[in-house]
Amino acid sequence: MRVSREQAAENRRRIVETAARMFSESGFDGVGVDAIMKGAGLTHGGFYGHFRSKDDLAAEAVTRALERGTERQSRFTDLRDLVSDYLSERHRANRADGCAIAALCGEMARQGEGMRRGVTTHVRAQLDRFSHLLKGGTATSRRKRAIATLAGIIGALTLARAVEDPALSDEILTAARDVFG
Amino acid sequence: MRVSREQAAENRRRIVETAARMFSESGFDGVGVDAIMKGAGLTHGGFYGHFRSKDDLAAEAVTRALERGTERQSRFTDLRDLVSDYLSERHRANRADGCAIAALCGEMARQGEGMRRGVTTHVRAQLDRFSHLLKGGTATSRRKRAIATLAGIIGALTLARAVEDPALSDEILTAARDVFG
DNA sequence: TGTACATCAGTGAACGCGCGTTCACTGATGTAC
DNA sequence: TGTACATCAGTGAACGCGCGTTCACTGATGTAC
Repeated sequence: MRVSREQAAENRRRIVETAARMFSESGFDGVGVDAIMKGAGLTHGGFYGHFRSKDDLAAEAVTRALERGTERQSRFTDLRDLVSDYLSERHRANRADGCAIAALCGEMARQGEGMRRGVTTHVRAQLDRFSHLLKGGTATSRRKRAIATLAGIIGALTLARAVEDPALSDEILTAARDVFG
Repeated sequence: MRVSREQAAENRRRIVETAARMFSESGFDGVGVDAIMKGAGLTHGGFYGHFRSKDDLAAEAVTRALERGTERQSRFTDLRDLVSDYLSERHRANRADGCAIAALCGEMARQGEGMRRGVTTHVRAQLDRFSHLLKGGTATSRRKRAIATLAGIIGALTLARAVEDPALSDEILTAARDVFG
């Protein structure tokens, strides 16, 4: 049963959005086309009317997830607030809506050129933003601290999620907020 | 054709070692039982004489990979040297023999309790070691800096691997060596 | 504006390949005498 | 120490399930008159 052009475009958008959340939550190999389409309220057969392949969607979904991350962080005018938010318990618990780099870091390094280029652009933008928000020192020193801060918060979130003991996980978040915020 | 007990034990060890390298390189879903056994110089049919399942092997392989990481780092008596080695171009290029946390971070958070407990133990040991190697300040401050350093180097290596532009990747390694070393 | 036809978004069954797992078999090792 | 038999590590074919992908079909939308 055919739907209107606007409805079809809206469906496509919802598939990308759903995929971004599900891939972030479970990894690229952890979700099937079937589950994504069901999550978007459709049946799997229609998938290939929108995308050439699952990889094709993955690239688009990661782009979307990174965009959303940029939007979220652009709300902050103080780096301390941004870091506090990034290293919050809410973010640790919420992979689906959280930072795509932290959620998919390992797998992205193994993906195609297209996806890695998207990540590169996003990292550059983040570093520029961080440098801009940092105070004091030369431009070179701010750039260096921006890199250390980005690496630090991504690593801390990753560790806090990987570790099994809640007390240790909390300690990691708190310490990193303190040092990098 | 039966082999001697020592040979069988040696084969088992080689399977675990091979799996540790291949999983680190390509992720858990990126290598099959078939490829691991071939990598160990055997045929896939014999696998289930050594392990109950692929997951079973994965848990053991990660344990082994983490152990190897501990061994490697225990050579250093200076934290600066350890950080330089961790953030070297060699380590960036060599996922297979490198830090299993950085290689498998994302996927480990989704694995079973057993594997996550292994990671927790390893992280604790690393933090103790880092605190021990750090100079100055109170024990509390050293502990906090140890956490920031571990998070920072894991995040920096992850970023350096994810990014596509070699110049940016180098810059990340250099900056992080400078800040965390 | 209303009618008739063409288009095409979405459906659900089916295909085929890869991969984890099983199994009957082989032949060298280990053991009992 | 040598011989006969039992054991069992490893082999390779086969199974079966999941998942990416395809396809014939449906019926509502879009369009031509």
